[in-house]
Amino acid sequence: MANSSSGESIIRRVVRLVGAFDDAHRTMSVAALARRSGLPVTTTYRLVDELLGEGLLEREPNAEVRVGTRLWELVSRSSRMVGLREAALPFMEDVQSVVQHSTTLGILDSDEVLYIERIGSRDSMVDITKVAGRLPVHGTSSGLVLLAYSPPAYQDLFLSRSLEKFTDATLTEPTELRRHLAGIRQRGFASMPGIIVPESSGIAVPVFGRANTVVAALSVVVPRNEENPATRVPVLMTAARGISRALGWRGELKGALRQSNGNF
Amino acid sequence: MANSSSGESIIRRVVRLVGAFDDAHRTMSVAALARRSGLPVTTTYRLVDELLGEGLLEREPNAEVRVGTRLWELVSRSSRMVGLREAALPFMEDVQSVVQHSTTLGILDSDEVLYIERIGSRDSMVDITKVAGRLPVHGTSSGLVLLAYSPPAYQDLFLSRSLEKFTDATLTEPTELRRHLAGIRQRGFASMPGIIVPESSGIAVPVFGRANTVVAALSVVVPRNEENPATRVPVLMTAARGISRALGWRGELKGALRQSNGNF
DNA sequence: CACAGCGTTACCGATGAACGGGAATCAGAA
DNA sequence: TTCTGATTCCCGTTCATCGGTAACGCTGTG
Repeated sequence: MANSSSGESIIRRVVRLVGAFDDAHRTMSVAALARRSGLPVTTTYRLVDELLGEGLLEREPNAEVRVGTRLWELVSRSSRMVGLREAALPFMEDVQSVVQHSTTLGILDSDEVLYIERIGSRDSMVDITKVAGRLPVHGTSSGLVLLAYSPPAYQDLFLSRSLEKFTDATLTEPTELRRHLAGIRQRGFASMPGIIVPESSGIAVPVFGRANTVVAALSVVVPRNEENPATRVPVLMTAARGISRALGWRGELKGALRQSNGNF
Repeated sequence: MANSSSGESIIRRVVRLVGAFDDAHRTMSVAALARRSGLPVTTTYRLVDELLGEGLLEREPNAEVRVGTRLWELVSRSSRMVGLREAALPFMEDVQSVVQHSTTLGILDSDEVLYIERIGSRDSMVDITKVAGRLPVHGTSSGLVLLAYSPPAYQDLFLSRSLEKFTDATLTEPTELRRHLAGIRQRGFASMPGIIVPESSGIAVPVFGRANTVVAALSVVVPRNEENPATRVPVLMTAARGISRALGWRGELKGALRQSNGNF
């Protein structure tokens, strides 16, 4: 693909370029961009020029570049995330005003939990989630909820892999995990203390979409030493039902509702 | 640019493709995408394949395509918008809980107001703004606030163009507009009834960034027949100050603070 | 002042990926 | 079955892409 000696298509290179920006590197010089993306300098300049022309990148007053407004606009006009975010936000604010720690909304994407919204104290010590950040499925209560309501075939596939043990409390044994997943489906929530960092504890519940499938997980993170985490569950449950209804959910038609990843 | 007979670069074509999606067309068949984007069918299939490979587009169960998760993720990790949005949201919720109609946050982008956040009733009759939607500067109170605090050179340039008259109340005369802009700077807010649609009235105040420049406008839209719109101003003002402070604003150092579009 | 280091712009020849028309295949509707 | 539309496959042409090299401009330093 493409005339490149490295054999990469333009599109992949553009992804490399945009991907070189992150929270800690929101702007940089073109040369720095070339280094971070690993592309030849000349090539980087040529591509950046084009991207600037389209507004996908923008030039700062100090000549550095950053991700452009137009790119944000393109995505925000059509992405699947947007509807979910908009439906969820008011309810998340409600939860946040009661729980006070940190409230997140996550979906399942390529075997990880992708957090699409988070509110709470900016640098909460007990919460390592970020918007657009990813965490492993078996290391988060959100992930376990999403997994619990996934199609059995997907669960089998996932559990067949070897899983990293983050803390003493992390579950990695397939059979043990299966038992937990069953428990989550039965109770309707997951409460997992210290499975990724010892100090924090997550409680998560499922959010349903139009097709009665699970499309996201709503979760709060609290310090592990909190008296009784389960007292948080009712708040989360009602909020999750509110979000589900805003997404077009018609109430549980009874019966186990599996699979996620569908439309909503 | 690219081997195309139409003489367009790949990047531009990708923008055309992604831009073909909007709120009303979140998914479509590849052939439909080719029609909407105006690209040759074969070319569209080839590009879509590549984009699918990168995760920038995704395939629906019914074989249609939509904007992909990965694209959202790339943008949300680095865009300038994100910080602004996160800082503003809590305060916007506060305003919304009091004013009840519809609260928006807009920035100035290529001679238009780009709304980067909006909360309120989903299909409010009196408000035509959408997230990632655009409206003309002189047709919105947000736009006039942003213009009022822009560098004089930019104001001159803007006012030298001929402006569309949307309603009887729309201001299009340069001198008249200048007088209004001065009034906005003096009072610290804009209240413009029916300048884009007759039924609604907007009230907007500036949001300041770290460099003491105006980076956004916070606004509420209310029905025009409301008794006294100016009673909304204090609520907006305090919220805007809160947002500004969250952005690193250090309080007004006195004196007129002009120009926007800087970092924040 | 000369020098070094870095970011940026300009030039250019070879090459092979991109291009897109056309035809075949497939799926669903009439 | 036939028709309509979406999708995939094929293939020869061609020109945009690629990236090395070199020059330019700026800043700080010995």
